Amino acid sequence: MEPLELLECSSPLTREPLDGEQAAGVARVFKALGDPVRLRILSIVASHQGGEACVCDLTAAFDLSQPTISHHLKVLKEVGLLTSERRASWVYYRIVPETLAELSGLLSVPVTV
Amino acid sequence: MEPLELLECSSPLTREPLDGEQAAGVARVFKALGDPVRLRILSIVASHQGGEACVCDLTAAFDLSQPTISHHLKVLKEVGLLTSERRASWVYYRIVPETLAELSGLLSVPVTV
DNA sequence: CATCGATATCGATATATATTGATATCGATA
DNA sequence: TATCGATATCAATATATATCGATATCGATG
Repeated sequence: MEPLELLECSSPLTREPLDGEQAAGVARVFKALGDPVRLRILSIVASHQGGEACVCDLTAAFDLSQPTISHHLKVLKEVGLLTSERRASWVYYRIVPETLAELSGLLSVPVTV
Repeated sequence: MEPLELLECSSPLTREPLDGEQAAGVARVFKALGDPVRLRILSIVASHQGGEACVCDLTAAFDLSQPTISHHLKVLKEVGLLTSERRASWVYYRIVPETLAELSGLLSVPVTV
């Protein structure tokens, strides 16, 4: 299943009903955001210096096992919220601002109809 | 558990790490958005004439049982994404634009740091 | 090439959730 | 008040998911 691309031409949620396919694509991303650990991972990565954080930074920030953090990173990457790059022994994660921006736009409320 | 209020003073996700409590509050709302049926319900309600729709409008729009729609409406209401009002035999649902706006703001990406 | 540290994958489990049929509630009305 | 239509709640079930220990992979380094 592709990362995203489903939001490309999405209009704000309030303009017209989403069809089933659009809704399924968007829901995947929101579902990924619907976990407190993943939200914290995103905010840690985004606010980390250089806009990136390695897995070791993240495992250190939680009282959770390394496989659990790895699982959440995979979920966030699969829906297009994070990208990763390996450098030497470490893997660095970055947010994908376009995905956040698309979701933000989808939720933005028109000045009232 | 209260509807929301947890997002009141949230800064964009990218500014500083969310603490556990903030993340839990926000995650509840995103989790509610993480289902295609609920996203479609929201978009139908929001784009319906007058900005509201009754349950009968919604059950008619899905190939799902009435209890299932009622369940999803309850979830959306519990996290502060919908409000309801009973008029005669019908219950009308409306979106809570403030909640959408708060989420939108949380996901909005600064012009790059 | 053997080893070590960092990260990902696997298998198992406990919990959460989406869905439904049956039933309760609630307002309107005869 | 008996009944009817609209909606909510309940109980049960099937599926999904968060978590972890064990293990595999992968790059660096001796």
